[in-house]
Amino acid sequence: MTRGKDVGSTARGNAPSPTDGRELRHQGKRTMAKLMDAGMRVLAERGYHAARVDDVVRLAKVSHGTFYLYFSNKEDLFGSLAMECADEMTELASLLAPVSAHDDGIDELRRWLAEFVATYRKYGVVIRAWMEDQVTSRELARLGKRTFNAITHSLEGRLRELHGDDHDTQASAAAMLAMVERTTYFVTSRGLPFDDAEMVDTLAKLIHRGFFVPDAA
Amino acid sequence: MTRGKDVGSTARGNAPSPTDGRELRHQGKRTMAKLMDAGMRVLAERGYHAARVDDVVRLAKVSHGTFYLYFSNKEDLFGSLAMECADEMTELASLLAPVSAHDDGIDELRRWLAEFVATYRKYGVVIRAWMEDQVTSRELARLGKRTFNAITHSLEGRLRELHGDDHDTQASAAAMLAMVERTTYFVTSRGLPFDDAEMVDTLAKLIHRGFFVPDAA
Amino acid sequence: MTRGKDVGSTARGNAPSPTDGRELRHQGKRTMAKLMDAGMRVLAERGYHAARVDDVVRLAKVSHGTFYLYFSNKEDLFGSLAMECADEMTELASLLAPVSAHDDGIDELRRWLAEFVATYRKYGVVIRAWMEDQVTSRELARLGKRTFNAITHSLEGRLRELHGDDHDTQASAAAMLAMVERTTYFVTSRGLPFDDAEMVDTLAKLIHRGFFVPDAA
Amino acid sequence: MTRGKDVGSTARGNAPSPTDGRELRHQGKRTMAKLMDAGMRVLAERGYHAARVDDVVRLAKVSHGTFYLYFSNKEDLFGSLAMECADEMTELASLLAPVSAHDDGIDELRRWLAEFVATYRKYGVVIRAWMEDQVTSRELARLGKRTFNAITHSLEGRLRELHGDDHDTQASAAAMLAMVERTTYFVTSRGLPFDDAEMVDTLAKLIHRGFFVPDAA
DNA sequence: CATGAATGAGTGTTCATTCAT
DNA sequence: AATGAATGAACACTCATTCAT
Repeated sequence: MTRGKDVGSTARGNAPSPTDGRELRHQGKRTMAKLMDAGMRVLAERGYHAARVDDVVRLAKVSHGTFYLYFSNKEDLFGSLAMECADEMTELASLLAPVSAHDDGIDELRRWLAEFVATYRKYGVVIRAWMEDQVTSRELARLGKRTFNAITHSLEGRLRELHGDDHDTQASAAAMLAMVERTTYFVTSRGLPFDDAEMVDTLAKLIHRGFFVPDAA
Repeated sequence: MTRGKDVGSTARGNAPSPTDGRELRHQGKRTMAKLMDAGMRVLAERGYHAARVDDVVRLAKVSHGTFYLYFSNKEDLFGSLAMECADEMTELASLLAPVSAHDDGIDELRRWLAEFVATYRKYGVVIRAWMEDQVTSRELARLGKRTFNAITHSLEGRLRELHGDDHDTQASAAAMLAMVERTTYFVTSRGLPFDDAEMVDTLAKLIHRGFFVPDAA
Repeated sequence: MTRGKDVGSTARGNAPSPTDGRELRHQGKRTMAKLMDAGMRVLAERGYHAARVDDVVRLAKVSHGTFYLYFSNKEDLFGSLAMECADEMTELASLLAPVSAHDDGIDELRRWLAEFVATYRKYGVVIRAWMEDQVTSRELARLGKRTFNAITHSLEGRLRELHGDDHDTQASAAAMLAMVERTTYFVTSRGLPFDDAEMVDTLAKLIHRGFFVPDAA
Repeated sequence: MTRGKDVGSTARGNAPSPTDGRELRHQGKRTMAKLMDAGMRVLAERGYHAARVDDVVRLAKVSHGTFYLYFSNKEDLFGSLAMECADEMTELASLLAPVSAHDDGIDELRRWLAEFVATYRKYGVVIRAWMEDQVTSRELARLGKRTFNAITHSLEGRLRELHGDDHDTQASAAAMLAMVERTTYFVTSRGLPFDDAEMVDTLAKLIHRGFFVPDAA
């Protein structure tokens, strides 16, 4: 994925982005990337609301003024990060193959969850900001909703392949995503004593049994 | 539960609370209660970080000065709320009876989840602040961790009754709580098209099958 | 005239004024007056656009924070000054008695012009800001327009008493006001070598002859 | 008039102009002209204080760097515009022929006023900046004063031809100019419902009767 | 001759907290 | 016990000007 904002001022608040109408040269792109990296790090360290422009520019080693050469405001930066994230997450949604009720279904889940965790390690802060409704901007919230819908739909599809419509697939998918996201969050952010593999394995099994095995009846 | 801070300055930051060591008269208690109610409401409306002391005092119809007569600072107020919450949550933890692998296990889960949702409706903001690591204060975070451990331990106990130690009960309990909390959050906070009963029912079934039914194998 | 904002947030931009819903005590009123005085002085010294909140608070010897306890922003302060000014100016408009074509018409003009100059000495900066379209706020500009219309209408009335509608009374009134305002501005602000009396006298005569004497024809 | 700065750093602040002492080639002159045109337009649209270098360079389609290749700073640009304006205005001053007390005096006034209005349409912003003391630079203010003196002297001369020194010709001339300038400003800048011809006609008559007709006595 | 990039001092505004009455 | 008033550090954002290429 190319880093950078390839869209206009949509989905990032109303102030047009300073870079909207102009081409960036080498150095410009580098600075922009530095700022986005710094933004991600600051977001991770201090959280969405406590993130200060000052922290970002200090980390990126550019001046205050420079920041506003690339982003119209704080929200614009976070919006750009969110759009990167949305792209990867949406692609992730499409990567879940059908999950069989047999044990190889667990393998597929394991594979996908591993991808999810990797993405989460990269964009966790953004995902959290969405999951936790910390985003105030209309556009940004909308983008988050769209992104999550993509994943939920994908999960629903897999559920429906097995159960048809007799289960409440929508609620199940939501609950499944909730569990996956939070657990990932706990394991990646807090010092929970599981490693990624362990967590992925446990989750895969739980999900498989809870959601993808037909009722014993 | 008696409203009010019955403990010293532990678990609420370092500044001693203005009310530590003095008895409150009738009016004092009333004012304190007004402030805590207002605090809860503001927390719910604006979220942890956006909550302003100004909002609280305006809602409670007291002056800024009065606020600091009862709480040493903003965090102290939230700490007090957190302690109320911790009490109820800890009690909640003890309320989960053994969950059988048969269908009446679902009933017990349903009952307990209904309690959980009720508590969440009341203290959701505080619980979220814990779950989402919005709490900066050491003490407050510790309190949250203790509270969640209480619940997790309770869940682990029920799991162990069924599976012994062959499953990863700790990870399972964490995942279960994660799922329950987030789903409740989504349903109570966002406009998800499920009512409480529906959600509780779906969750109860999912949890039962996923966590409390022994492997078919 | 009582100093202070006796109206709601109309005519001063959209942010509601911090004092809108509360009664000010003695000290509060004093501070507000200090701020308005300082505002006037800063406006006079530096002009509308160059006026800094910092200058105002330094002159008023209050902190930055205090400023925003009384005015929602810079514009709000200037808006308050403008409303004071608008009141006095509108009253001034009503004070011009009929101007006869004989020499005693000059006396009436002289009297009124003296009042005008006095008001100008007090509110010149505000009046200038209006005359010179320095005001960006919709509401403030509207207020200015209304105020000037009051004066122009008054002048038109006097003209029409003499000439009926055969002259272009509207344009004449506008030209007359233009002349009076600018001349007053030059004399009060720059070091022109006329004193008030001299200027008033000359203006009265010029206006009388130019506008209030019927065509010799 | 040749566009360009034909003088040294006098009258434009102290920083020497980047183009002082070097000859401009064809392209250089073109860029400079583009900048001055843009400067004029920006000045007209946003006013003296709100005029941003950024607006100018964007309109002129050159880079920020280029701007400082031709002007030592913002003020230097405006200074250059002011000097163009001063030239035209000074010439305008010399164009007022004697004004007779008879009706053909009105014709001469009408002619001259039409010229004035034309000049104002072109350089109004600069003239306003002078009239309204928006100019902070010593030199620029001095230039304005000189320019206005030229016109005032011309007017005084015409007045003295008729009245000798018995009237206060100096104050009269100042008042006359004040009236003319402001009225022109109002008509050209605001949406007053007069066209140029109408205004010129009214002004000519007013001025003639007010200033150039001897006392009826 | 021209440009895109970078700078940093300056400015308006917010808000938790303290103070005098 | 309560209040209105005051504070000042912190923060987002602007813009004239300089610099490296």
